[in-house]
Amino acid sequence: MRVKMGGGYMDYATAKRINQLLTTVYGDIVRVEELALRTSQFKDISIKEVHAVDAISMYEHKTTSQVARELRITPGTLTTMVNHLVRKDYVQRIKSDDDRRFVRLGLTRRGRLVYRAHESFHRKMVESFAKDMDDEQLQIIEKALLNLEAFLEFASPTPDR
Amino acid sequence: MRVKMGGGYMDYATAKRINQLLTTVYGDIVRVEELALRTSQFKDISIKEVHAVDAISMYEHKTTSQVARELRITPGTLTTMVNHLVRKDYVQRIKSDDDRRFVRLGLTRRGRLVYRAHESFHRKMVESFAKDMDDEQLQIIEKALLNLEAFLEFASPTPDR
DNA sequence: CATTAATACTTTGAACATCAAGCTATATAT
DNA sequence: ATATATAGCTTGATGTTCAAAGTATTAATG
Repeated sequence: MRVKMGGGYMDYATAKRINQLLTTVYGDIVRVEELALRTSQFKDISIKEVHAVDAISMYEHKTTSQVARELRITPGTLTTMVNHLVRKDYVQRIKSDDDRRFVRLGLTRRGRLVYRAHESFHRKMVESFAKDMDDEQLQIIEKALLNLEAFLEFASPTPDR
Repeated sequence: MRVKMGGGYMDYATAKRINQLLTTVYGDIVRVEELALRTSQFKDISIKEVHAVDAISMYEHKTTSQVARELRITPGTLTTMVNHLVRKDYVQRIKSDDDRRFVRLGLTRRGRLVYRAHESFHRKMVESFAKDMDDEQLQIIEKALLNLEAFLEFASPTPDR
C-alpha cells in the first residue's frame, strides 16, 4: 500500500518505520545520556539538569528568563533547578549591576566539565548519524527535518524567542 | 570548519543545525500533541497516557508487562497509569482465563477514538516530513536514522524485547 | 501432594519536574 | 510620590517515575 505524500508517494511500511524511528530516537538519546551520567563522576545531576547546564552555556551570561524560554519551562521552574545546580556547584548566579532585577547565569568549573562532556556526546552522535553521507544527502536530511518543524510550527505556532 | 564524518566531511554549521533539529523535534511533537488534546473533547488525558493507549493498541490484547516494556517503564508505573485510564474509561482490564496471573489490556470505545486521532496525527506528520521526497531520498533518511539508532544501541545495549 | 520457586501484577513511599499564583525587589512612568 | 511594569523567587498542587515490598497464581521439586 502506498500513501500520498505531497509530490510523491510513500511506501506505507516505510512511513511506519520512519514514524517509529522519529518517535523512539529522542527517548533513546536520553536513555544513553542518563546511563553515561550514572557511570561518570557526575552522579548527582539529572539529564534535565544537564540540559539546563547546556542552555546556560559557557560563553555568555544569559538571564534566567532567557534560559527558561530556551528550555521551554517557566522561570519559576528554572529558579528551582538553578537552586539545586548552585547547591551542587554546577552553576553560579551573577547579579547584573546595571539592572539589579536581572540574574545572569554562569557555569562553575564543574559545570563547564559537564557542558563539555555533553557537547562531546552530541558531536559524536551527529557524526554517527551522518556517517557515510555526502553534502547532498545531508541537505536532504536537513530538508526533511525542516519540513517536519514547519508542519509542527503550523500545527502550533510558537511565540518568538 | 569541517568535521570528519566517517567517509566524508561535514560542515560544522550543518552538524550544529542537525543536532539542534534532532534534539528539539521530539519536544515540539509532544507540545503539538498536548495542544491538540487541550482543544479536543479529550481534556482529561495526558500525552503520556495517550502514548499508553497507543501502545495498548486496538488489535490485540497485550499483557501489562508487554506494554510496559514497549513504553520502557516499569510494570508498577503502568499499573498506576492503567488505574487512571480505566477510571477515565479509556482502557479495560481483561483477565486471562488460561493463566490468571496475566492481565490483558484493551481499549474502550473512548480509547479507540483517542487511538485513531493519535494515529491520524502521526500519519499527517510523517506525510509532512516526507513531503516532496522520492523513494531514494526517503531511503537516505531512514539510513541516517538507523545509523543513529545503531550508535545509541552501541552506546547502551538494550535488553531484547 | 505439600512445599518451595517463580511469575505477573499491584501497592506504597519517595524523588523529581512542572506549573500557576502569589510574593519581593527593582526600575520606569505619570 | 505613587502607580505600574518587570524579573525573579517561593509555595502548594499535580503528574510521572522507580524501587521495594506485597498478593495472587502457576510451576517445580522432593
